[in-house]
Amino acid sequence: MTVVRIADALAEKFAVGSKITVRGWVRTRRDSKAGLSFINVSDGSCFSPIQVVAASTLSNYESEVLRLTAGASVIATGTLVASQGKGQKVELQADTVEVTGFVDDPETYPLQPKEHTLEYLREVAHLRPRSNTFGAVSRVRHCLAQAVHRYFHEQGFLWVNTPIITASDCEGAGQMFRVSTLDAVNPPKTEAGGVDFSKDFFGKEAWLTVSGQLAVEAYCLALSKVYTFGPTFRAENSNTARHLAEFWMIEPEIAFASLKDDADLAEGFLKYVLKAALDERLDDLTFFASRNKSVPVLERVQQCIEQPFHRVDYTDAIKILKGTKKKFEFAVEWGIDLQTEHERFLTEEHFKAPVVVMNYPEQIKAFYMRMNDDEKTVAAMDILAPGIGEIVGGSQREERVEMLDKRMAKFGLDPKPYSWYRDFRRYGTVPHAGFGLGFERLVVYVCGLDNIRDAIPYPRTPGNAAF
RNA sequence: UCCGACUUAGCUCAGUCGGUAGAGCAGGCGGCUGUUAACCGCCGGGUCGCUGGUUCAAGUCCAGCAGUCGGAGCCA
Repeated sequence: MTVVRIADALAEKFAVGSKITVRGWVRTRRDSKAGLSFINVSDGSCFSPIQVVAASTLSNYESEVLRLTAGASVIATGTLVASQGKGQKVELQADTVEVTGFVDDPETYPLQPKEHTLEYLREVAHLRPRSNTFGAVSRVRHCLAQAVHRYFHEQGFLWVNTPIITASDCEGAGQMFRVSTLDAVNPPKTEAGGVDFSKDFFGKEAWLTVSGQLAVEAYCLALSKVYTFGPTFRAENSNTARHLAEFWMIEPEIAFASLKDDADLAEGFLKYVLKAALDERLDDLTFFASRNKSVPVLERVQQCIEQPFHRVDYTDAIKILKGTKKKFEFAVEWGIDLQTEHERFLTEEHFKAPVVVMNYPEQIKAFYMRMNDDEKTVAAMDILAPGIGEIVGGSQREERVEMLDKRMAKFGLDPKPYSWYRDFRRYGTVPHAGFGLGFERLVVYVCGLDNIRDAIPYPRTPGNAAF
């Protein structure tokens, strides 16, 4: 007896007539007085459940099969046969249906065979992977993650695991989560009366990382093409559909590279992983398309793969925004940071597609971004996507030590903790660039979700770390 | 954190002018059918988010609190 994935059984990787065993969880059961029951069983390997046909002649038919409800676990063995009914090509004519686990109190089983709201499913995050939606999200997420690693590997990148705990408080903007083993109620004090962090685990203050970029630059400037892909933490009190306190970020960094190389990399990368999702998870994407009528999920992904991304200089984007009749809440002037309403106009109304905005005013971007020759803009780029806004943020890094010093002074940064970062510019500096991509935002985009909390198994947000 | 909306059965929701609670789905029982989130009938199921106030009377009006959602800021 061969135990098979339901995906393989439905894809007819086994000939009709084969004896197979499937194992999974009951979605629905329908009884027929013709002397049989239809049990839809899912094992998560694909979107569709398999239809198990259980005849009333089974020894446990009355005692067990008729008691099966949504959520029960079963092992069914039988013959893969062509279906007599409509709706599926093949089904499993069961010789045995072994019940592994019934559902305790079926009336209160949280997942019923009906459409639940995503808000409700968040309250049962431990069971929501059994829902159609979250099963599909999980498969697409996995497919994208695999494609990320595959793309970089094929392009000759090395995956670098930068630290999750960091003692460097210079990782950039963003509130950080403290990592400490000190007694929070009665911490050791210094003579001045402050907390004595020299007695803490690392002998100094430590936090969870908000970005692996500065650390990965070191590896870039030795190994040429590198990337990080790991958890990232922001203690910002952000309560939106686009923010998580714990999320996964992808940060490639390339040596001997310009901003254009960076944008090319980001575009090629996005197209590759989107194509993987379309090729490998069409069943799930089709479901998302039918589920969310307001977003053309399939067309959007296809368009993204096939068409070159629009590229526009920040200065020209400002001209576009100033030239439209549309009224904005925030006035448009050269020098402002683009507001959500501006980004939405560019992606959703003007270009109706992802757009790369490049060369931002230096005062609104981070200190490490490379100063352009105009001395007014830096070599930064954001990729904005319809429906989610900023999906990629990147830049060419400032590789000239004098210019870096100037920028740090301008930002009022103490050069001391950055001395190691400065070393890269002293010892064989090269132009280099990179970007950051929020993995969950990518999942949101591909699946046409509305809320980033549905793009990660157990979302962490202000006031919520359940499960 | 700011602005707004919402919170009623296991789930999705209705509830009129303030007069002590309803439907569909799910569950149980029965019927029917190679069924497709099947269908038909019957039955069980409620601390109306919490606290306080107004009133003869509050799911309904008022206040505070909590949670959720939408928008904004911050960002990926």
